[in-house]
Amino acid sequence: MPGRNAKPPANPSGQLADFKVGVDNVIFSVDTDQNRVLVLLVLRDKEPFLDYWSLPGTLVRFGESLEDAAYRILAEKIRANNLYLEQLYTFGGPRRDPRESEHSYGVRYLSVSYFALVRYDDAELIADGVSGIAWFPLNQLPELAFDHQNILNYGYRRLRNKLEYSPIAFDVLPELFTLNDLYQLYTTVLGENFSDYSNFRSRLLKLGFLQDTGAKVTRGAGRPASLYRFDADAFAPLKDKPLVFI
Amino acid sequence: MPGRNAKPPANPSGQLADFKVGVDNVIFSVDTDQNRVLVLLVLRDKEPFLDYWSLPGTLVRFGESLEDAAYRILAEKIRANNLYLEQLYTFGGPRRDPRESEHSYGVRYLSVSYFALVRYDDAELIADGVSGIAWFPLNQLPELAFDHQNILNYGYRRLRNKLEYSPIAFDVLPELFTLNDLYQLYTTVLGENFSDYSNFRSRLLKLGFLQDTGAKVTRGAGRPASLYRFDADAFAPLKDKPLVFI
DNA sequence: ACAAAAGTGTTTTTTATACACCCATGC
DNA sequence: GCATGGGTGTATAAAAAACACTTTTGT
Repeated sequence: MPGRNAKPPANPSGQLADFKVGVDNVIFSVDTDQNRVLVLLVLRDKEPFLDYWSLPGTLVRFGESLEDAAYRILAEKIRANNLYLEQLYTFGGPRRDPRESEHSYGVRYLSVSYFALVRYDDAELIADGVSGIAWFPLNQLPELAFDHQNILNYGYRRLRNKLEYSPIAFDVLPELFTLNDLYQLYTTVLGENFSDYSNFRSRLLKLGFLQDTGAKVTRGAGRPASLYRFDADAFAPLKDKPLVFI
Repeated sequence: MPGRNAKPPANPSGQLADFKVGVDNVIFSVDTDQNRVLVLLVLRDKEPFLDYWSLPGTLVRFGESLEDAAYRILAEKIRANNLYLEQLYTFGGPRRDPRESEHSYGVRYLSVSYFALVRYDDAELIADGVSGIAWFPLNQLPELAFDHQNILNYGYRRLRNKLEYSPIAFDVLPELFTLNDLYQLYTTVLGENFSDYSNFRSRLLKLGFLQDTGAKVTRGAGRPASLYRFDADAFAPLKDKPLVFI
């Protein structure tokens, strides 16, 4: 991403750029039943890129923080109680948005992107009847508006990294879950070969922040599984350690 | 950093915020002789925060990318041939800058921060005679303007993380360096107890991207040390692997 | 009884950590 | 010759990876 050599300024005269600041959300969910990662897209109902799918975004309002704006669009598109959200990256180069050229003053559209993960079956899409909104599997994406494919790729990398070394999975799992639920989530995102179930199990349990509730669930055939709970207090001391979940 | 629950929008009326976009650089260097990490600060010569030290920053110009702007301030303050630079985080909440309240229209100052690491003895500060500029050791920081202490803390965390799992050290070491030069750099940033020298050595050498040039240097007493070179080609295949340098 | 899912344990390989010791130079 | 920094090796502990096997359910 970062370049290595300083370039001469593009505009030695020093005229300042005029900015519109928006946030764009890369909202993921994981459908473990069908083994796929989904991203939330909305259909644009105006120019530019009319009728293209895009990341849900909004311009930032007066008095509103960037994170608040990110939560606001999220809440406009989806009802979700269980989610994780963090800032992703800021895309702000010239010529990101075709509207720039229309204005003689050369307005720039800067996008502060946010990364979110929501629980799939808890997330209820808010269809307002007018604009389209849908989950897309990552391997069946349409052509996206603006540079949103870039942003999405960046977000997907973040998703996989985060899963490996931080406990975001527990933000989108139900309060009580089986170790297999957890394993499925990891498998769906990271692929089959990241670790075998038995080793995954013992590694996670040894870390000591998964609390066996004693309760069991049985799902179809097979031995009933124990329900676990994420113990935030037990996790706290491990917070800043380089944890490995994989 | 990220919060967990959606808040109601601060401004339901939907009036858009008006933004000025700047970049602020957290520029680090490592003085291995005196065992300290330094950050580059400039003395403000105008309000607000007149005579406070601050991170070197600038507003983004017409036609200029964010990264170009970051390189531009860097180049204005310092002559450095060997450096690493990447985007850090975007700070854009309301009330970051006291100037906001002066304007009835409520201009917002958004800061896209960049993180840079430069080679200490290659970096020549550009004193223009007017404004102050200096390296400060991290444990002797003055009170900083705006929220720059926040940004700095965030950057310092990034510095330590990057050092652990990516090869940025080689961007600021000389072309030829001894393994002890490398070790000193790591020790200065990460503290004494991160690994003992002998283990650090063998781990790094086993990774296979350090090329022994055969040449030796002798510095005062003691056995002459081999000079190594970072072999970018040999490193390439390891790029996306979860490397451990510590 | 047997397939399916959950859970335990064992073996092997790899990596991390601690530390003892040899090597080559300046003074 | 001895202090100083450079460099190698070994012994032990801990983690990761592979995989065989037992348990408990539904059908």
